Amino acid sequence: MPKDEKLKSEIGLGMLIGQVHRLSTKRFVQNSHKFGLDISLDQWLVLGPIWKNEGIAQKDIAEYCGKDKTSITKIINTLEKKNLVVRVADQIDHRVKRVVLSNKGKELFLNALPVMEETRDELRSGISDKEIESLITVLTKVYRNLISN
Amino acid sequence: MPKDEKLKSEIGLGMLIGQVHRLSTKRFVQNSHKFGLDISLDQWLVLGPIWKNEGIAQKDIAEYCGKDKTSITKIINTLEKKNLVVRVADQIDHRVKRVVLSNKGKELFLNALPVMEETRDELRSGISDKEIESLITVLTKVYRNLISN
DNA sequence: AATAATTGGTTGCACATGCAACTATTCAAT
DNA sequence: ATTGAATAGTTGCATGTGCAACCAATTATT
Repeated sequence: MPKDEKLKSEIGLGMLIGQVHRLSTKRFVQNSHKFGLDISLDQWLVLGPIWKNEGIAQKDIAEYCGKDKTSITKIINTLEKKNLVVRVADQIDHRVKRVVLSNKGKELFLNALPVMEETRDELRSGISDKEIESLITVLTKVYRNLISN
Repeated sequence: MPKDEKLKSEIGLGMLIGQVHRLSTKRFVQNSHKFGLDISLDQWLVLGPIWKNEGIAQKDIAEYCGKDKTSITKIINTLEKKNLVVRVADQIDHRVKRVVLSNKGKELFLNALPVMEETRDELRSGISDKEIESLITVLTKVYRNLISN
């Protein structure tokens, strides 16, 4: 394969992943507005583990979301500004901060479920389950290649 | 499929794409450092169309890269700060700015090709061409679902 | 017990992105 | 020709990300 071809195809995959990522986060936000909500995909993603695990430590949220701890710090800052979550210092280990949902946060999380579903359906429209499955399979392999630092 | 299952699998695909995207851009930067270079994936992506089309207008770069024009403005700002490109006002249409590579920019672009190749190889390690092909096929379908605004 | 290493979290800096509002220029329509 | 779109680019604001440096608290070492 000539260098130029290789270059083009590579830009192809890299750019494709970038596009899909950016467009999906964008679409999620648009859909949230359609439902009268105002929440970003990443904010919703961070709410998830807090919903499932009341009082989870930030470090565990980071691991769950596969994000850097600094990202988590900042996202939780904005969630706190929006009064969706509260930070509570752990009484035993004074380093860790436990995060809990406010009532507003719980409400928003539930209201955002349809947003997620709609976005999901739009993404997968006209694509068979088998194809999605193979997509996830291969993408997971790529992912594994990348986490092994 | 119970709501909880659907939720989990959806987070799965969305998060997977996000992870792969972030990890690949990260890996590209790390590899560029290994080669003694200092360039981000997006900066390199923007250099591409300028390389192929000397004096391309910013709007065409945006289209080529699938990025917003504001993003292009800002990336070109940093490329200009690094003395990799120069903006030249079009003599006929005074709205458009044409971007050209400096010698330093050309040099960097060529030197970054091995970085791209290495990153590509790491990404695809242990994955067959057939799988990559199917990945691209399905991802392209998702992409098409998303651009149709 | 005192020192050293580790861990959880925050902060500052640089970069990337979308959106809305804005300037300046060109093009269209009457 | 003048007024009214449309176009190219920039700027400001909010959000998200990585990295390095940092603080404070906790463990390990000796």
